[in-house]
Amino acid sequence: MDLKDLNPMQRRAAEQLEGPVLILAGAGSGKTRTLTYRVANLLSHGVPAWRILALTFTNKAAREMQERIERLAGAGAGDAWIGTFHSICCRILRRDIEKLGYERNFTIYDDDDQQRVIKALLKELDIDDKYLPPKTVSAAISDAKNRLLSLDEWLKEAHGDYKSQKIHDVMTRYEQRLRAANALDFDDLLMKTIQLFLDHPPVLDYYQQRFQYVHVDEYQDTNYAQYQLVRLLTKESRNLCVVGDDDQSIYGWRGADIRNILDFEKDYPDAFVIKLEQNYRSTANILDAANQIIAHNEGRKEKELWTEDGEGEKIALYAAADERDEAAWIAANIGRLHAAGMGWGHMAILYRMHALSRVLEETLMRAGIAYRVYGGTRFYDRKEVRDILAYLRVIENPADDVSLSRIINVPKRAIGDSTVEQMTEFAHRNDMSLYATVAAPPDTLGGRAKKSVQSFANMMAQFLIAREMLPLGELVQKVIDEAGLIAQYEKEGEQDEENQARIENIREFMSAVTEFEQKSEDKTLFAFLENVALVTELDNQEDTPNFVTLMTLHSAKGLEYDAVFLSGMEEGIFPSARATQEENRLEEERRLCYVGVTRARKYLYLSYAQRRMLFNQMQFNPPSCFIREIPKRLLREEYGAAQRSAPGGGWGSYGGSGMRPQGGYGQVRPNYGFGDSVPQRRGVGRVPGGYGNRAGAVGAGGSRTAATPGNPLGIPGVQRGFVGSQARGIDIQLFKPGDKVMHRKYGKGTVREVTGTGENARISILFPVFGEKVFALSIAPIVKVEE
DNA sequence: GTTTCTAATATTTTT
DNA sequence: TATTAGAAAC
Repeated sequence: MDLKDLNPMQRRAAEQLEGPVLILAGAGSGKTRTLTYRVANLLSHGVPAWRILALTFTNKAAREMQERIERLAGAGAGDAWIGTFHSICCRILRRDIEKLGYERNFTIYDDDDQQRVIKALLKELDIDDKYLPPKTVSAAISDAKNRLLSLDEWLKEAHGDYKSQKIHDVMTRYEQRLRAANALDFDDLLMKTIQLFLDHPPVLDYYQQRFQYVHVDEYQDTNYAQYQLVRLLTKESRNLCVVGDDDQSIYGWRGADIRNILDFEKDYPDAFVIKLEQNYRSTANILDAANQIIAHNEGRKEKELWTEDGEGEKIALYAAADERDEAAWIAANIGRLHAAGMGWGHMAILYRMHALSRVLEETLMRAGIAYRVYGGTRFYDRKEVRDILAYLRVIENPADDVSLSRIINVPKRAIGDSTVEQMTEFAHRNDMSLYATVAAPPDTLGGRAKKSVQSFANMMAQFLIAREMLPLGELVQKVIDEAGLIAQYEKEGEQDEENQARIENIREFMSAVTEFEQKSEDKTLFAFLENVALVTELDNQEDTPNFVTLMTLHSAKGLEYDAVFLSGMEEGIFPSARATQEENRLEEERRLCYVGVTRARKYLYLSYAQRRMLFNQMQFNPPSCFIREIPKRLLREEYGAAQRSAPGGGWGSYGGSGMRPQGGYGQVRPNYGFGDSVPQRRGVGRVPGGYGNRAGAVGAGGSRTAATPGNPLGIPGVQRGFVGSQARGIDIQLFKPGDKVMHRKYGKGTVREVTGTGENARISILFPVFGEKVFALSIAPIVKVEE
């Protein structure tokens, strides 16, 4: 194996094939590269690919590793098991889960399903969900499973007070329900695998023998269960190579235990430890800042990133008057970078929480900047998509009560809540599944209800038969047609934008099925459902999209951009209000900041708002403590027009007609050259129906065809794209005569003139076909388009 | 049984 | 601000 492309440290790590190895890989130090070469090196030393296991946290990381290994070592590497903890466990369980008393076609319950079960149980047990929120229960369930505690052990640890006792009651029933439904939650995938190993030594023995070389990526994020799983697998071979960075441990609140990586050398005294500190991503200034910030944490493995590259630009810092000013500053800089030749796809805006994205979106949209928001509601989380999925899950596993009760009256077929409740109760009393009850409804049901239930049961029975006969795609099509999943939305109204979007989403789902059928080796319904459960949108993110990316700091881990904007750098937001209480939490926030800073290759922009409207409350937060932790010499402070003596040239032209910050006291904000400005107004002219996901992944009507930013084609993964914002009739739009715009109904047109201010602002637009039309600027469904 | 309205409530979320 | 769950009205 030729390792000359690696630096000395990387090479050393890739050469150490035997025994426990800890690679402490700082951000941007070529971690994946090193791991990839190591695996390729194993292969070149004659280790068969099927003896190699690599565990990651994201599908993206897994796929990337797989591809890179195959590129280095050829297609033979395909026999290695490279996947997420969850998917590998799923694979192991699918083979042997019958030994634990489950059937092989088990269903995977996601967080939403889990919540549903818990809510139902709280109701049954007559527990007030204000006294005991479902989230508390699911957190407890997760906690117990992550720590491999039995429910009784968990209760003991929780001091056994009254509330814990109640939680314990719910947990116990929850476990019974899932078992009866032949379902596993995410944490079960890990826990049951370990249980399988412990209860059935021959199974463990098989995998121990098989996987002679085990790798774990992002080791700092492992929880106790994952730690044990790895320990069990490598007990005999002791060939365990873990890669991670304690400074990037940001999932402690989810059970990740940073001690796993900190104590690796205690667990394996003979471990070979190597640090990768040379950074290939960022400029020296950015690294300097990152190093200084993270140095404030205690109890970490000393590391200092360095680079051979130059200092680069200073880090820009902007004290915005409010969140709109902040967004405008960001948009202006994005515009300037783009004008200087940087592609949209090389820039990202990061924030601590999704709630901060709204203002950014509005501003970007008005500025004509193509953007995309990652995270939040995913494609497969949309109601209409989940409905189809629920059908499919019942077809695969009729014992799945949660899914069945979801669809029993979707589309509406006159099986009301009381009927469902009656049958559910009957099912529980007789220890049978809801499906069985539906198939043979009890006589206590009224005649009308019974009839509806029977015809539903007949339809489902048909589907179960079809499952055996039809290929996946045809089966799904049959379900959509015969259950009337599209028809229900067509009936409700053709021109209703929301219904249109839902229909489009269902079609989109169909094409996802088709794509799966074409690409996947295993074309079974089970495999498809597993894929849906374990693969997220973030995994499908394009490498170089033509959009500015907006996402939370958490989702940014592992990614890099030429220019990164860290917004909302305020105490109480970042670090979050809760984190400032405890020192431990603050350290994790600091690591999150470190992660954010080290995403940037060339340019880093920090901003905070002195006044911020959040959750309908005005906040006045001091700048984030993390800003103070960056040496002044690395910063270049920028000021808004109000603070500035002379306007800067170039991209921004200042003045305008005086946009006023919200709340409207005297300060004049710069108009960053998005055309003529109009006094700002809020909360007026909203298109009924709300905002955001309602528009779904796909824009409706004319906006779809517009060559506009956002998500015109409805690609999954876009939570709140362009269309949603547009449909809302935003507060203020900046247009000037000559601008090309797109109207939702009339299509493309040219702005004639803009008159009036505030609510009276009118815009006159000339349309090629419809002629000149005048709209109230505040509510007109128009957006600016580029020629 | 279904639709519509009101009121509470809101970190982060690899699977 | 916007969503969403649950109650009240249809």
